[in-house]
Amino acid sequence: MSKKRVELPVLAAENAAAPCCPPLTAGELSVPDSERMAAMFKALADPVRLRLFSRVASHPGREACVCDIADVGVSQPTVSHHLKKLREAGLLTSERRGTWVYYAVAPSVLAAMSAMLDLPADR
Amino acid sequence: MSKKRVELPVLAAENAAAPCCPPLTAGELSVPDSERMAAMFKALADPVRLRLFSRVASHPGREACVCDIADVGVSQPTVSHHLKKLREAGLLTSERRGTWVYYAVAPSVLAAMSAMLDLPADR
DNA sequence: CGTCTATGTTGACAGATGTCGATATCGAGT
DNA sequence: ACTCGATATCGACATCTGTCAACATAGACG
Repeated sequence: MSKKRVELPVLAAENAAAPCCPPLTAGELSVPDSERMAAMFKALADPVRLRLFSRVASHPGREACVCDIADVGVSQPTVSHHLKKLREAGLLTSERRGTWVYYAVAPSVLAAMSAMLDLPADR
Repeated sequence: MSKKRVELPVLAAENAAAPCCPPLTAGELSVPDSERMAAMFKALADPVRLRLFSRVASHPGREACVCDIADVGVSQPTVSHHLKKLREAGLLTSERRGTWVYYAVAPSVLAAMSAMLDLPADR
């Protein structure tokens, strides 16, 4: 029996990949599912992006001004580029407030990731 | 803007990337942690590898013969290449038994990934 | 030994990705 | 309107990555 998963009201990033994540160990992934999940993993598959994401995720309210997290050892255009990737992947959202831009962890991301792991019974 | 970096009791680090994963939302990742985690995500950041991994993970005993999972739509060398990547990333182990080679999910991987998510209280 | 089957390795190539400098945009004050 | 600080976009570049065909290796079995 195939997957009859109820699609959560996952964020709809512009064109990207957040709606996903059947348990990794539950059965063979379909091609579309594997592509969506791979897109999410790809967004996290860079040390700089991972540090940017963790900085946002560990800020109060799970949101942070770019100015507070941009010091990661690469140039400002590169930071902007990585944040854009995270946003396009549906992991972060961005909002402008006056002079500054705030990035926040997209609400359903953590739930989606934990659903993906859904550890089976034998352990 | 100094950052207190409380190094959590990280799992014993080998050479590969599997032993890792402080909670993503608990605080800023250190550079080494971010590199280890990025290596793990990178291994999963490909649809073909994700399908190979899920096929192994969903087999009985979380192990499978290459011959049982190789039908993913790419050539045999490409399958071998992807399995090598997953092994080098510490996600799978391989063992030869006579004619066939069996890949299995590395024991600590699922625990490490769930530790990484460790959802905080405020949801 | 020779051959068959299963899997890994090599070499080559197109395309994707991370990075930067230069430049553009967008608000806030002056 | 002008300037300034904060982010985003653009263009260019070197490197990394996924893919395949061809070849190599390793057991099994005669």
